[in-house]
Amino acid sequence: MKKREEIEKKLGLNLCPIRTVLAQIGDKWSLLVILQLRAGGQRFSQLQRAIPDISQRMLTQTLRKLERDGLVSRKVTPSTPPRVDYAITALGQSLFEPIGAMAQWAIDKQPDILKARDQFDRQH
Amino acid sequence: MKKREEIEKKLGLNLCPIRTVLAQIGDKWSLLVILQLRAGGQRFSQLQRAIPDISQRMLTQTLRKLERDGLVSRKVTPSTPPRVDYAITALGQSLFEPIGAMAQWAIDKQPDILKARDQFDRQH
DNA sequence: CCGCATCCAAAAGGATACTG
DNA sequence: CAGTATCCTTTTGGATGCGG
Repeated sequence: MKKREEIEKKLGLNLCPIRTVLAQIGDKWSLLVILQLRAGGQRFSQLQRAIPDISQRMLTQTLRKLERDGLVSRKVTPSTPPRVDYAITALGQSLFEPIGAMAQWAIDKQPDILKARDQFDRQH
Repeated sequence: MKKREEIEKKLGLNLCPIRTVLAQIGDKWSLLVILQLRAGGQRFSQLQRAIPDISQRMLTQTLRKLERDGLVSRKVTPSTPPRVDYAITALGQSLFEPIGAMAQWAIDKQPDILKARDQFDRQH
């Protein structure tokens, strides 16, 4: 919420790094982009094709944010037409392990979650 | 996004369990509630006091979602005034490990991220 | 005490048109 | 090709009042 973030900014510290981080990669697209870049550096248009239902606007925005956080690098080749290549940085690489654990959990527990959901929905 | 979710619903499968899961715990409050419940089962009002800047509406909503997914249990004691106790289920417990890894990463890498951000902001 | 319903503001995100 | 700018819709969440 606003208040907490404002407090943090004023204090210059982070009351909850977990929240801060999950807020970054937990948004709609960051994770997908990172996982896509895991396959190797790629151009803007390649990413767009690889993630069909992302809008150009959101792809740009997401890449900027990841670049800002130092997770992704951006290399511009000013030719005509221009060419921009994105890649995962070392810092970004370090995310793969914890993300992998989360992903594995998601895959493993999905049946349980879906079952729980079904049961809950039938009772309500 | 809408289209993907609709497709998934029709197909009855999940094209991206990672997204689905992170969408759940990556929202504004779920993680905080889970971590708070880690300290032991608690009443609604206790949770509200423990997480001061959550609104009643959001706490209720978050708890419902977690209950629906089978991560949290809800026990009503119909006294006057009523009493409702929430606790983490076994399934919820299993989240602690991957969450812990993410949290550790967040804590470890936060300095790097903040440095990258600073540098980026100065250049733009 | 718990939580639902309503209303409203803010933020996120999609569609489209335009630029170097 | 790789964006930026604008407009508009959807989603999120806070505030408040009511009910069991």
